[in-house]
Amino acid sequence: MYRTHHCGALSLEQLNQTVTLAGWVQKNRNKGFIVWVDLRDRYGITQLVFDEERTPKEVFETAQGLGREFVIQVAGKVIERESKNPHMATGAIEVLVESLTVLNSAKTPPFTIEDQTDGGEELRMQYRYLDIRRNPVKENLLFRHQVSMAVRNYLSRAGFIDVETPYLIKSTPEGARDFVVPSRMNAGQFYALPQSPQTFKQLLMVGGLDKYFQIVKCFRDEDLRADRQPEFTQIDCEMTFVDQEAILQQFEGLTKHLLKEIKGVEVAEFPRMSYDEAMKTYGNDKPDIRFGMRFKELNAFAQGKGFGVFDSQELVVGIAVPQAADMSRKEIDALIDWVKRPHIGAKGLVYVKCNTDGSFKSSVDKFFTPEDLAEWATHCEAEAGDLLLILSGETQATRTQLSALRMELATRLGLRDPHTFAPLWITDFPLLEWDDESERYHAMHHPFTAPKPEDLALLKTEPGKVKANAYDLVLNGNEIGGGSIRIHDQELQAQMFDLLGFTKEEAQAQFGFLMNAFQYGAPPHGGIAFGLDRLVAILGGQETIRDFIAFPKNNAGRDVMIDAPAPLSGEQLDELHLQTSPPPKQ
RNA sequence: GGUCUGGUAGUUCAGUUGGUUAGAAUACAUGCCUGUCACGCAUGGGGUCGCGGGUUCGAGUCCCGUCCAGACCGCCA
Repeated sequence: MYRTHHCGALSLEQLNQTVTLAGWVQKNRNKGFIVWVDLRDRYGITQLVFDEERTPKEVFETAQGLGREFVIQVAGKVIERESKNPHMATGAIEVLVESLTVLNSAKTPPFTIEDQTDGGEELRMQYRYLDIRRNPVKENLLFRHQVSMAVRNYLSRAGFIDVETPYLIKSTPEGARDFVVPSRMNAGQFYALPQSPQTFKQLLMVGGLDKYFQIVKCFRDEDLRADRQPEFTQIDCEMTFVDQEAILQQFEGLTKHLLKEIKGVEVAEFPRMSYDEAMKTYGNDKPDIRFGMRFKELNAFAQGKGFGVFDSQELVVGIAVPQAADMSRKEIDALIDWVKRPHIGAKGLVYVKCNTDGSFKSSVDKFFTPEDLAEWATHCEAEAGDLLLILSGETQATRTQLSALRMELATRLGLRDPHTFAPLWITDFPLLEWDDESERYHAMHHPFTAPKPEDLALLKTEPGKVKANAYDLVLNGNEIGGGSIRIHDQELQAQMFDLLGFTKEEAQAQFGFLMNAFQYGAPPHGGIAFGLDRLVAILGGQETIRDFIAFPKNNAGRDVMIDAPAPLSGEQLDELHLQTSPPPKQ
């Protein structure tokens, strides 16, 4: 038996008991006459004590030589400390060691195994197994486990069944780039890894399973971000004989359950907002509604008064920044520079200080009267002491810019409290999006999303105006889930593929299996998928999902620990029919 | 594909206007230390200043290229 207790288990209750512990050496404090060793495992730290008088000589000498991260096993008696440590769970006791076995020695780790490590990101990833020994990483993984179990329990109780779908599937032209896997047995042919189990879960509905879920890896070969990994985990769900309302109710229930179970937070009914309204009021389809600063359009008040910058523009729009009128000239100039940075792309920024004495001071005093400014302030619902910030330009671009500014200001003003949770449903997404580059419509959600029945007629005449039966769940400015009612009619599905520029033959080749299935009694169905990594990170109050993934990839999609991807041997390439021989000249 | 930031001791970083032998903290090693728990004290070892080229009497510092890392834009149905 390696141990009788964990390193977080002992207290005065076990006084004078003989115990056996095993773990890693966190710290060796050698005072000469006495040696303390902090022994660590997943559950905590227990202080071991060795001294010249009470410890056998050999054991004492071995103890003096213990280095960081040695794996040891000790047996000894639980004794009360002479000087207790109130900051430690086990701070009242220590174990007076009688026997010591070094189970494994360890090289000095390249960074300190402590909550506040001296290790940088890259080093921690390279030695991720050491990083995982640290409390913050270990606790994040435990936290993820709790969330994932809460999801499983909730959905299972609600009648959903967990079904595994294949990872080796077929590449499709829609959506993100696929990761592909060469087939050895089928020369020159490739599997693709799923971007989502979308079509399979629909086929499970055709198969009559009624309610399906899966916590499943998905793969997308696109560039990474702090909140994006090439392989990520979805909570994938689908239901039969449901309308949008039933799905929103079901998964609002799941989200409330998680907030309650995991965070102890009770949230009232989730607000809902149409896509159009979100774009108009927040410039964004995933608004963070933990704070205000809603967009107010000022065209009617600010145009036609001789200020050329505003007059010629499609949109003049502002936000009221709470209690920021005392911002210095220097700070405002810095903000102006910020919005003019290339990746924000604004030409400039107009400000109006709504002073607490009722006066106004703006960068456009030459063009507008105090009455004009007062009118703006009223329209923007600004209070005394607020700062109005106004952008103008082409509608879409200006909204995007102001949205970026709103988020930046909220961050600076500390309005994005990670312990406040503000969920929001976004509904009524457009079905299609025009893509200038390929000169065709793209599905905004995916090609299986059902149009709103009342817009069906528009499909033939003005496809761009058709709204979809699609919805996103937004939490604190992050899209944590998205789904739709699916098309279950073969004709309509064929029409969608036609709109997306597929020929009949291409549609049949790519998605024939689905359209065939629809001819054998496909029930109405719909579903949703949540990004588990992101959900866990947000519930955990953090920004980067990497901290909640045991073995994440870096910025360039590499695993720096195992050093993947890597070249294959010529032999393997041959087997996979991938050997690069120069193509024959034609 | 693009923009920005960074790369100096095992690690995290400082290094001024281009100028003597490149520093600090921490980690590591050795010794001392009668209750430590971020232990303390003393001593010591430790550097391809990412790589290549250029400017210069002289480059960690300036210029060009390149590699690596991170954030972001594009991309991500």
